[in-house]
Amino acid sequence: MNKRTSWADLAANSAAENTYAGSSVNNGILGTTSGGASRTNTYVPPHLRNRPASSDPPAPAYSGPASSNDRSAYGGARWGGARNDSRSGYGGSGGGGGRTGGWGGGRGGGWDRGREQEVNPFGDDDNTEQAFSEQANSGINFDAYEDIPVETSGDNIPPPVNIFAEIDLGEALNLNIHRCKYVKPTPVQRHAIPISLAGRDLMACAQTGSGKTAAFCFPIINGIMEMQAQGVQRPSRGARTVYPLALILSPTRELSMQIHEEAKKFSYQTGVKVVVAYGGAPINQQLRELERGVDILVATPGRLVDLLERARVSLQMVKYLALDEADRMLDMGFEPQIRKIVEQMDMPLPGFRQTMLFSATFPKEIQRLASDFLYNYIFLAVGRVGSSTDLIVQRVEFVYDSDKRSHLMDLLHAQRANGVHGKQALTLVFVETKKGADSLEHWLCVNGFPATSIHGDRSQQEREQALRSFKSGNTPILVATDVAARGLDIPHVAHVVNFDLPNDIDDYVHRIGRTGRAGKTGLATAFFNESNVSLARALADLMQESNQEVPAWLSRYAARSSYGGGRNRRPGGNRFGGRDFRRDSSYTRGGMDYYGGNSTSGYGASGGYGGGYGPGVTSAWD
DNA sequence: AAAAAAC
Repeated sequence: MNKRTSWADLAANSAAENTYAGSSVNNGILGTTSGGASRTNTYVPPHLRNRPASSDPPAPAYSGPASSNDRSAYGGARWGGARNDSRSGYGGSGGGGGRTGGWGGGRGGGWDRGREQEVNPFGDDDNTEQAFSEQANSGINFDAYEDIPVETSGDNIPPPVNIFAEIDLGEALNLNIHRCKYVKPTPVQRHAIPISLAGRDLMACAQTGSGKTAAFCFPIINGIMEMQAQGVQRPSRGARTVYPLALILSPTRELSMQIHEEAKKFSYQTGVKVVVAYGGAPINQQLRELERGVDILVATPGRLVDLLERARVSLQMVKYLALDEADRMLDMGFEPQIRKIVEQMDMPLPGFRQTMLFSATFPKEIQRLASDFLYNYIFLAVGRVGSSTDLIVQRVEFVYDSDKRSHLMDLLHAQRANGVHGKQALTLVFVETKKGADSLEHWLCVNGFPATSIHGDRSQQEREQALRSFKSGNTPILVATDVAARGLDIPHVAHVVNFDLPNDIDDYVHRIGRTGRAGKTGLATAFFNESNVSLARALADLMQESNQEVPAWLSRYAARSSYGGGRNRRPGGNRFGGRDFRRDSSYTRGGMDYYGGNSTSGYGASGGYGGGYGPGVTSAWD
């Protein structure tokens, strides 16, 4: 099938789909002004939908850092001093001077030379049609994503698109999208990409496995291509310092590697250079890669701080900042490092860069912290509570600690009997501690189960080897700590076992999200005992909302447990993956009204469960 | 209390 045909088909499909788009985004439930003037009740033919309301020319090209980059009527104030915001501290810094300094003519440094050597990340030089046919990227079950609720809030929200062709991402990027077999944007992509292209900051809450990486990569790559077409030039002082235009941070090394791999595919032959930097690996090779030129830097925080302190990287030219798993990046362990990178180095201030935060979960107190990094942002929540849980069958079994191993063995035996394609289905087993991971792995191997493990005490080489071996099916059982809980896209994980349950329901959501990816189904089994009572209620609520069978004994634990102080709460009634904390009645923002003043049906401050909870409610699921 | 993240 050639591109023309498939896009034509998509256009036809999307016309039908538009009913859904209109109702979910624009109905009164949300109580938000979405979509601006074009979102009215009047019928608009499909080919005219989602256009800027005015008669402005469509999607002007990048016009330089000192001028407006608005793709439509929906952009806010942009980089380079266009903002008319009155907060202090924004005097002339961060590009307010416009076309002075480093923004002359000429090309970005160094990459043209290396460009000829660019490795084809599709692993198939001549036949792009066949590339990826066996990969997880193909065959996304989009039907599973239909009818997903979407909540947007914020000021002047760009309308979603229905097909990639509706957005001008450029020929090279479109070709890569085609090569990746992405035929139709996922819900988060439909909404997030127009928001990003309009230059807006974004806080996005979307299901695990729903295509978040592409959602922030496409606009970044597109934006950098336009900057390069305009002849962006980086400072030349400090010969060994490099100046990335985009920074993507993630909480684990393997996730950074994965994002790097994805971003390389998306940016193939676009002239946009992606480099990854993370700890546990020799820094010299990473330094050499950086010296060959970098537009998008993907990194874990520790290694990046190291590079910044060595002055090998400067963030002065960063125009795009993306935090993947943003709630994790801002939790207690990470927040100081992230603040240092974002606020205490030479990164442009909010409003002078574009900031995008993505996660499947977004507790409210984390949203509050995150808002420091954002300028007049749009909040986007896509999908049901509990991520892709309609696609994941969740089971909870009462298992004493002393019985866990034999119980796991029973599960694995049963699965082996069901083995598909002669190979054992991939099973990911989460445990609480690194020692626990080692000993369970050893025990499984001794008992004839091909297992490996991944956790923070293993060398980076061992970690990467373990992941490869698991993915390939060589060792179809992977025992893991929470290092593997978030973001990792491992195709064909049929079963996630919570051998030890986490203490936080959000961690549970991320863990089970390792299966049921890309619209496929999956199974998640949890071993529950007295040491997990604090999770009982949140777990029961989550399961109930995702139409799972809740064992009566679990409901009894749930009824008994009180919600005093923990953050494991998440009342029912909210079909969305999260809520904008700015809509809380407790949160007042000094007179700014982001929401058009109307908040309706079911999303009022009192909520369905309002009375049942004490002060200090913290989860975005509220 | 544990996990992750630099050397």
